[in-house]
Amino acid sequence: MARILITSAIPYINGIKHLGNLVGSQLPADLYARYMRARGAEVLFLCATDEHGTPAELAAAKAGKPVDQYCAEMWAVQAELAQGFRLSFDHFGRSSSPQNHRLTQHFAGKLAEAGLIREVSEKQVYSHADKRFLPDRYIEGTCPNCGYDKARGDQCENCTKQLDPTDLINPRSAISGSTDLEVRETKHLYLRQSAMRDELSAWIDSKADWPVLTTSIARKWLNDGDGLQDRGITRDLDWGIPVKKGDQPWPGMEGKVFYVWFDAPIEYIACAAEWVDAGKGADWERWWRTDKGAQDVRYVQFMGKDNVPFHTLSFPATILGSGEPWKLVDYIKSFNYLNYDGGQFSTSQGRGVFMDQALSILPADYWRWWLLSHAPETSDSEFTWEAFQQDVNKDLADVLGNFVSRITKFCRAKFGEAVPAGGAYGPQETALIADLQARLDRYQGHMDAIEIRKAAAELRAIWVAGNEYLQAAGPWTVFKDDPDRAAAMTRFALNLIPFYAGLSAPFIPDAAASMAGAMGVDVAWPDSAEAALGALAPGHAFTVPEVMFAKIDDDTRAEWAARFSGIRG
RNA sequence: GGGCCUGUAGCUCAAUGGUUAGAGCAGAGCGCUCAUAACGCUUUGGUUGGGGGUUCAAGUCCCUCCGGGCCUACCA
Repeated sequence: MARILITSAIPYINGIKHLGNLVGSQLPADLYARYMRARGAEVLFLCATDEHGTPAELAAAKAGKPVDQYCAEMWAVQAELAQGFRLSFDHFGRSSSPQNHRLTQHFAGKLAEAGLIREVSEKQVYSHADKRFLPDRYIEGTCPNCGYDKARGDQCENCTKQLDPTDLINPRSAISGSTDLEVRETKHLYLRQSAMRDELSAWIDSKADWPVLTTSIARKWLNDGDGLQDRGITRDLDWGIPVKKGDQPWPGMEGKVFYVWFDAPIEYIACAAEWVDAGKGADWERWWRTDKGAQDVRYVQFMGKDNVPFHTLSFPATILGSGEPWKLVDYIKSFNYLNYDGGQFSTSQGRGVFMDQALSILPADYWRWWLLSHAPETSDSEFTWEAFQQDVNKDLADVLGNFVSRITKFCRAKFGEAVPAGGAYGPQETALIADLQARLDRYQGHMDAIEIRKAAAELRAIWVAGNEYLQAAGPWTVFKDDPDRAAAMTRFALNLIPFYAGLSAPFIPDAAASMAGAMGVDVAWPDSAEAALGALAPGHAFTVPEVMFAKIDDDTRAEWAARFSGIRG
């Protein structure tokens, strides 16, 4: 049995994620996990919150809470929303877990043993008022180049020139506004990625089947300028994983923590340990250690394009550099951005629709279907309320929902609420079975390849085929002269419902469950179109389901568009 | 500035260098009456951003110009 390890980029703890975040990692990862499970693979699907770093500390301060409490609360919020969207994680962990502390410190120790860590003494801006070192972008001042007075320490947004914080005129803390700043000497650990450039480059070159988006970003970092640069993996912060060399102290690094991008991907591994410690699994190393059973695991990661450098270079450098037999990623599925009504979704500006808001107005299936069928796979894509309304009304209500409705109600009216006996499948049914088998093969091919939009289009075509059949067969007419033949047609069409439920479940799990439930069967992936479409025995009872997808009317759409047009308060 | 991605029908997107560039939606017409005024069939719609080049053959490869986007290493 195939074994698939799936991770979604771990969402940052700072606030509720918007639909762009969702469609860029967690949702497609869930689609794939559900599909692979349905196909009989053994799947471990992991996600977690990414809790460290300056923004988490600031968000906690803003909320007036200790950072650990803030993170715990936000984890609970995100976990509930993940549940609301039916994200089927085997475990939803936390990068602040003790398991991740231990493992991150372990990796650092191994990298030090391998000579891949060097200490760097550097100058950084310290804010007395904020009592913290400030990352470059948390320093504001006047741009020496263009005079813009809100230039950041890393770059001026006005003239786009790259800056060093010390270039700024009248620098101030972006957090407090304080100008009581000081340049201090501080010591940090750097991961010697440059020493691993050739190894990483060869590894990337071996991934000919990866999306262009993924490999081109990696190559850029490998080859640009002087090539792959060493990367600082520690920070002067309070909240984070204390710098240790394995379980030993790291002299000179007291009071410092690991950089969030060092410990966050390690959480993918630690999360598996959390999964076991939570009593959900027995052995996590068989998923992660190629010397302990993971040699036949296929590991697939999902992420937005901004995450690619860390997953193609930094994290692999950590794994390879450790010298230990950890599982490396086999396939990276990366996504572009989903835009919102002519601009970007923005967490910091509160622009767009956020996960909690989305669930407050419509069930998860609406969002899952629309977002996945418009996943930004090849370029940025755009959410508009008009398109959303039009697409979900047509696809879910008219094509799928109405199909289920029309055939179950027809059967109830003519034969009662049980699969009718009588008659036999003829050429029409045989032809459709062959057509559906071909479509099923294509659908599976797209899902195997994680071609999400193509898979969605094929699934939709499979739904349409049911309506085409009913129109061509016309059991309501045939019934008048040949009730047995009409019974066979009806039986055939009823059999399409469990077939659709199985195939649709990765996209719209709740609707799939209600379809299967109405037909009195479990959601199951079909072995073949022929077997599936003869599965319901004559006499098998069913119920006419409630309206599966209510339509979004124009007034409601307009109201939502207005409600979500501004900035979230 | 540099790098990468992208530009195809009104909209959203397809198309291993190989017939006449295809789907869905929207629009138009017809049909059906089982159904959530749903469904089905037919159909309108293209100088593939502009220009040049390579090739027997270019949406696809090369050059150039124009537009959009992302990244550019201390936000994550």
